[in-house]
Amino acid sequence: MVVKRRLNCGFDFSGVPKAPRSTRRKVSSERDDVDSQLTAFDLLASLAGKLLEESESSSTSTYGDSQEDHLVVKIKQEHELVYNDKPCKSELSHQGNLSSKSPSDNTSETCLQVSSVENDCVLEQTPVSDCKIALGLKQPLVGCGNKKEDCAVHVEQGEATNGLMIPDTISLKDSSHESVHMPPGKDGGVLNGSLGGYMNHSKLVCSDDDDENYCKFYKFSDKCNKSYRPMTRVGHRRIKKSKYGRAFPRSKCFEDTRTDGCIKALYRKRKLCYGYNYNPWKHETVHRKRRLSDKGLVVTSDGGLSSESVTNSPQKGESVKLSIKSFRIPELFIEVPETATVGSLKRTVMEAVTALLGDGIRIGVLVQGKKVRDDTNTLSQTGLSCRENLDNLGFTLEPGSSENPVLSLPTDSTNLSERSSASPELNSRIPLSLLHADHMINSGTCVESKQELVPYQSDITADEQQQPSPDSRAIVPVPPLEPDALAVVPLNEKPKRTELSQRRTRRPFSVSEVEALVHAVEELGTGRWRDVKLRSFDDASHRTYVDLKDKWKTLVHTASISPQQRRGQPVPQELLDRVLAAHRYWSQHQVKQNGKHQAAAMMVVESGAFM
DNA sequence: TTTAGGG
DNA sequence: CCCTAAA
Repeated sequence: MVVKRRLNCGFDFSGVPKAPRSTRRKVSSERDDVDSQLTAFDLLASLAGKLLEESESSSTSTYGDSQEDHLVVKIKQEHELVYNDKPCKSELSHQGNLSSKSPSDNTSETCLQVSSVENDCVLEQTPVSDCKIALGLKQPLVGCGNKKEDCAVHVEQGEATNGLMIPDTISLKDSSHESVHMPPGKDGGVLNGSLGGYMNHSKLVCSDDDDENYCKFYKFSDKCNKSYRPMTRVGHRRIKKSKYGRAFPRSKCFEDTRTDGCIKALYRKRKLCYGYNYNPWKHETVHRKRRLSDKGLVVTSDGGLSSESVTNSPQKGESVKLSIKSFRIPELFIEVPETATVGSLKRTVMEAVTALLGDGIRIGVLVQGKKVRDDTNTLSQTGLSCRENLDNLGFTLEPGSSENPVLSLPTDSTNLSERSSASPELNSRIPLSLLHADHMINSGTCVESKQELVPYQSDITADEQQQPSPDSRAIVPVPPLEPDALAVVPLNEKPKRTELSQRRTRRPFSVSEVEALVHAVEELGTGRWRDVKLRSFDDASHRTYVDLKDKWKTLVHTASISPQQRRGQPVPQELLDRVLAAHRYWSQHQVKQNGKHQAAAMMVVESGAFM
């Protein structure tokens, strides 16, 4: 599964003179994200090679254990790609027992079970600008009583809209076997309830007729994919990459994706599928076998697995059959005031999902509930084989960035005024809670009592915190970037998504980020933003080096003005002092750029300002 | 792509 | 944050 890395992302810089980068070293922190992601997807694709009849690794049980102490509304999405001739929505709407079952495996965490059924996709003709990620919430909130455990929400794809829905669940198997994905110990539960009606339907990824395209869907492009945006290459054409480092795939990105067949390969018009493969009467399913390039792996998309498919499996070793019932999205957190309406909650959920998808996603693999980080191991080494119990296998959708999107929902004026006296403008754009993000995070009780908002720390974050930067030479310990509590995706009552070029969501730097930035600049200077990025913000895909540079600029400015003139979340004076000191220092030492760390060290000695 | 600055 | 010239 070696994937070539392409560093220029298709952009030809051959004619562009390279600026001397003598001082730039290949920082070890330039992790193998790319390969990791690639292999992750390759893995996914590979695993999907065949159908597994009993891989009902209940995602809930698989993942629901490690995060019990945490909070909020976790959204678990279970999108099933179903090519069904029945109106999915109506069926879903009859699933009334969601709430009673869903908590079975998540007794200690709030879980919004989100299921969606994709039954139609018309992407090819969708104007880029309208290529929205539309996840329409059609399902009523069920059983959301005092117990948050009883919260269940259904998310379906909006009807025939141009909804570009990235499936967090790619069911590649035929689910004709009822054993599929039932929460353990339950005879139905959410899964049953929400999907049971489809059990007899084949769920598949309707692939493009072109084998190439199909496979490509599973590939991430390389370096330009710091944000883990799934991109593909079609033929020999390379996708034009969006601005490097830009965390948010913008419409542009979708355009790229779309036009290059990435999504298109996955979402086909139902008509097309039906026309050639689907037999509603027999409930037959489309059989699609796809070779994974030269891997020889076969991806079969449904239960109509033919023996042929099996025999086409790789020469050496056994193939692994599995179905991916659902992807778990552990990073979505919803905060809504008690007075929020169900409708607003739905919108919030939609925003959260949209934000996640828009931020680029990557796949996480869980075995035994534990995240598998080593992408180089083979499946068998990881303990996955056709003979092994794949119940332990799970997948997660992770945001491209390391942050945890937190959604707050300003619902009505009453509630707003009750929580803050923020300006109307702010209210209309930025969730109020943003102003109290720190507070809420730190005061679980306060939140807890309110039942909705419970700080959540994903396992991802936990992992990261366990791995402090080894090369950190912080004079002052730099705390690992905490989940950006302030990163809130504004919820607009009327999302203006129609604009071709949407401005990136504003993400105020948290104090910890500022701290990290300051520290990095103290050591690296003000002219090496790329290194700063790599060093301290490599995991924050939404922070580009330009962002860091800009932030530094504003920091310097902020530090230069009187405290009274400052606005926004206050930055500790101590940090501002360091900003000024570092700025002063590096302004004088621009010349000897090569000083690198030496300079930093000297700087401390000379000025004594950075202690 | 990265840096540097203006908008 | 965006946009761009220049490197």
